[in-house]
Amino acid sequence: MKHIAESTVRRLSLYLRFLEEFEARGHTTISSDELAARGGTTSAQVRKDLSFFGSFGKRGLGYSVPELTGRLREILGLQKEWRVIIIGAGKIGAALAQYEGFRQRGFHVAAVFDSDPAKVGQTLDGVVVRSIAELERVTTREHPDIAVITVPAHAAQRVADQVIAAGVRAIMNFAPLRLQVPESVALKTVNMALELEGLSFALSNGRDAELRDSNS
Amino acid sequence: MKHIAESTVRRLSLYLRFLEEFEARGHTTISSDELAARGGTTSAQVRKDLSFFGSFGKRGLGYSVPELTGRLREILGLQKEWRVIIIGAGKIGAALAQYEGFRQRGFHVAAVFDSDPAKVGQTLDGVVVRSIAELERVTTREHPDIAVITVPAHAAQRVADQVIAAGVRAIMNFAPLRLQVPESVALKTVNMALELEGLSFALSNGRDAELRDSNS
DNA sequence: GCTAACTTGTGAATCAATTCACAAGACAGC
DNA sequence: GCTGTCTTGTGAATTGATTCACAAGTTAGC
Repeated sequence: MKHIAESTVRRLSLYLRFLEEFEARGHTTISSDELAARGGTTSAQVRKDLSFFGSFGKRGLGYSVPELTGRLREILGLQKEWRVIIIGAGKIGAALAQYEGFRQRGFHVAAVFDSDPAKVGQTLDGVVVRSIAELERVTTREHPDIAVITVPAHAAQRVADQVIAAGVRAIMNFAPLRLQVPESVALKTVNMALELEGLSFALSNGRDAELRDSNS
Repeated sequence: MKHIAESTVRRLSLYLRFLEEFEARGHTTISSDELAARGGTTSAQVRKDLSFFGSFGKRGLGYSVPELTGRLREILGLQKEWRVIIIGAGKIGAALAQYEGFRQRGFHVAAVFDSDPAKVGQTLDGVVVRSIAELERVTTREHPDIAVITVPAHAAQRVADQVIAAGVRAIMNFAPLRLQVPESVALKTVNMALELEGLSFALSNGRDAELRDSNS
């Protein structure tokens, strides 16, 4: 397969969300034009994005909503339920552990870890917080797919190394630093301060800054 | 000014963070090469990014760390303290209200609002949660710069309309939908589910997916 | 079956971002 | 002051992403 741009993958996720809306409303087919209008893009963009993975539409008619929904779930790997562990039960970790959006989309929070003895044993939305000392044992035994790292920056690299050693191949990092990971590990870093500074720049530089918001 | 790409602004934020590290370590000058190595990019990229805003270096020598730090703060609009309001004191709103990273970077959380009477009156890190009924009055009186929206999706557009009517010109949106805002309002949407689905795609599609993580 | 109205899928063209490559300036050593 | 070594700033070239534009299917109406 050709290399797929990250922007394309983001849009596929959006298309899937829109398709689910259309499906709920009982629509059975949809055109690239309708999908584009809903997502703030162009019909050519929609068709190009999909064309990387095959041709799913019928000329003159559009796309079958249930079929395209299924195809997108396949492409995005959302058919299986991914096991997620969260390391760091601070404010952000706790918020994520209870975030409904994850569950809805097939991401199951299998375990939460923290180094603070006061937090260990507490329950977050049905999941007990375990000691960080158990991280290696639990990870090796239950082979989670994705690790969400919400520990302070100084501890993040050590945690990343541990989960990678235990076989985790995808990391979502909330610590404000550049984690070093092997090429075979997928990494996404979310940095709130960076987003806010983008807004600060836009406010300071007026319409020259004009930021494109492609995440919704 | 020419239009500045969002990716450029993100990198400027990163450069600033790195410069602060170098400054703390007592370095007085730095080359585009060193900055690039720290940020996982190339020296040409660093110089090009800076060149949009002026020429701040000395040939043969590099950049003065304190000077470039100051220039970047100016460019990013971080000289003044921005007033931030958070609407929605749920898990994510509460986590953000207490996030140290914001304060450190000059973003002051001036008020938090929620519609749940049980939450109103509670204190989050020194800020009292107010009733959503007060949103318009407080916003009009204290003219905050940035509104962070962490309410459920069905309420987000209404909240956005309210804060825009009251003069807010930048919104950071955590609700999973595309807010409609006038061109003059800067908007950034953060969608956790979208990030996780990016990881899901990478896991399912192996190294073809190879995602570039430019946020750290 | 024929026509008209749609809509896809995709090469070609355009637009945008990154990287290359080098002239020009700055300093250190002598 | 001259030479050698660095490093910037920036047009030119390249690479990558988006948009255009149209041939090729598909359906509905008659």
